[in-house]
Amino acid sequence: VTVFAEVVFPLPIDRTFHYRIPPALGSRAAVGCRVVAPFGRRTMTGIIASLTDALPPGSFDVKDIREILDDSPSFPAAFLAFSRKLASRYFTPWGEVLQAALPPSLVPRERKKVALTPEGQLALEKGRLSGRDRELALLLKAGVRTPSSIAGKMGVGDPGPRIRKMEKAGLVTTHVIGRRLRRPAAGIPGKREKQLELEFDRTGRPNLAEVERRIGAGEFSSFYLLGPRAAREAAYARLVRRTLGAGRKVLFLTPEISLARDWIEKGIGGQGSAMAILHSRLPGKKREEEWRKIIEGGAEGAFGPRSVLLAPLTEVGLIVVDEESDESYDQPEGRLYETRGGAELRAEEEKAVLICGSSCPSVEAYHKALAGRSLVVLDPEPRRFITTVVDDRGHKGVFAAALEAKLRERLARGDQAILFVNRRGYSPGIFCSKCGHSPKCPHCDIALGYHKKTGQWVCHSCNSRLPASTFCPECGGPLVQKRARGIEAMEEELRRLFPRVTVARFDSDEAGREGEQDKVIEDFRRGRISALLATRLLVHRLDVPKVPFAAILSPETLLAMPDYGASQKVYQSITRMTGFVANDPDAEALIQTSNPSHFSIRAAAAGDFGQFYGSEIEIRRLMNYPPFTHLADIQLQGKDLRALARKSRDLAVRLKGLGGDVEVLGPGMAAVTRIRGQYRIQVILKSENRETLGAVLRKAFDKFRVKKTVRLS
DNA sequence: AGCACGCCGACT
DNA sequence: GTCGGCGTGCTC
Repeated sequence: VTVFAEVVFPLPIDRTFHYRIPPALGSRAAVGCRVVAPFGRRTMTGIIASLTDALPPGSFDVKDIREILDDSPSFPAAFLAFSRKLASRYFTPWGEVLQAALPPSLVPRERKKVALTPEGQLALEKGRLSGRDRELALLLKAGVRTPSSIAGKMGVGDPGPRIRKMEKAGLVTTHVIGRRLRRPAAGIPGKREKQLELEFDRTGRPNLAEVERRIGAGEFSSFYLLGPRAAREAAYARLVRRTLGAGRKVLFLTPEISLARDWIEKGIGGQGSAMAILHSRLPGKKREEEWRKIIEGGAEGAFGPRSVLLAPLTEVGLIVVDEESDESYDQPEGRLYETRGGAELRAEEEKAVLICGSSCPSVEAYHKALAGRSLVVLDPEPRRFITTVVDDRGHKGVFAAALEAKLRERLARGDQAILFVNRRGYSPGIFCSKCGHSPKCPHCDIALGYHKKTGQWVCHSCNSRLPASTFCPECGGPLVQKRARGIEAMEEELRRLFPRVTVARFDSDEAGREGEQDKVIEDFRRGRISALLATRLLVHRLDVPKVPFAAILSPETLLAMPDYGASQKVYQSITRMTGFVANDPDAEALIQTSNPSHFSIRAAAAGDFGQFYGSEIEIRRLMNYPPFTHLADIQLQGKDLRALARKSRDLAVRLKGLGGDVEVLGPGMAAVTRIRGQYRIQVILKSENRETLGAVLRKAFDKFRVKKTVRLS
């Protein structure tokens, strides 16, 4: 008899807890259901991880589950197993992964509210309160508040003790507001009985046929589809139909939501198929609706950005990661997992086929595909436009002479042009001519950029803004602009050089909201704009017309980053940007750079991935970088630098003590010391063996409580 | 993550 | 002498 449930909570605790299931609830208890249970002095929503008839060893007071919120599980069994492994691989608590997988409305959290009692009010009026107590009473007189908002207003870390003290004295009351969202079973998930007409293209390449054969085989396999978007479209359509035909479902990941919509509109799922779109920025109601469609079996596939990896789909037969090399799949600090690795893990767990696709693969993935003989080359499109590289060293102006000449010629002809710039604002910063000080962001360790149009200093890390001043905030001396090379400066120069030409900007400052962005693109498409200045914000737009001329300015700036993958980023970004040029011999892409001989720029100019890969993989081999070795990049974060430094030293000592053939580098300050008020310290591990790395990390992180992000490569 | 317990400096 | 700051440990 199962009388106990193992429950996992959405908390940064890496363990589960056991509860008794009261007989009245017994019939509804199932693995994957949400439950409400007492936890410490709180009441929390958790998930049933397993049902047992015995308790784990050790003595503790078993408590009863209060309520079961689901009539059918919110998580399929296979998904639970997958999410547990995902959490373990990325050293992240399982409960947090599960929480990320649910629409927030389904994880009710009790919210404490603190209010002033009549007695408290009286005490305040009679002047019987002083100091902090009085401060809190005054705050509450204005209205009911949550403890965290009190903490913020009063500038105290934890107002808890004071609240409890005053509650005991009868001056304030607290009450808990909790929503209980029941989710009744939605009838029987209904077997799909759709007759699919499978139309297979018999002229398809044998390789793709091989991939098709693996679908529905019920075992894991993985392939890389290399080819232009149009060729991938045809391939995906075949593979998706084949999957649905085999009675299984599809997870389809794209770098951006608009690309997911585009694939669905293109009919990737076949006629009349039911595809859900899921992403975390969907408005609550809509997100819940799409999620329900998936859990209740009404969707044959889930499309969307990285978070779709956590869609509660069952019977997954195919997982597609399109634009595999896109950085939206990366794991910046704070993210729970890295998407490609997570997709591979899920495919393994679900015994599904994993397809990565792009026209410009990451070095790691390409290397792996070659080694695993899983590369499928789709019809490449020969490049017909010209590419020129222009050296701008020693040139004082914004545009090199050759670029200016080309622009003049093109614009005179009535051609449209796109100019890609990778710096926001006007100039990258200001400094004081007297004391040399450069104003920094109050929350980040980053110099503020100058934005001329709004007259502001803007932090390009956290986007906070300060009114620009012409005098040094430190010594009052006059401030001097650094070399103006931002997109605003480009715009200014363009308007100066070509006063009759219509110019528009497409960046997060000028075209902030999505509606405005659409309008700019629409104007460009209708020819109302001749020259479009754009940041990388443009690269995922599919609705931009191909142009006869595009310029890519200073793509080499990325090479200055302390990142072994910098060359690859340069190659990829240039390749993406040249993708906006019409593929005909009359069209041209021009790269203006101060590093014209760098292999990534040369290869990108030639449109030759093989050439780039050959050089890059050789460097990786020589330098012993991934994929020839494995790295674990551990980022620790905290508000208090001293405490953080102590903990990072402690971690490094632990890691070194664990031995194995693991090299420990650091701790050291991260490239950007502070972001949004959080200091960042880095420890890097290097090992030939990924399993060793994992084992060492697991041991070192045991009972080590710090906010951290672990990236494995 | 909360919440409680326990230990040291500055105030009534 | 207490109040109140935060380090440490626990939550079935």
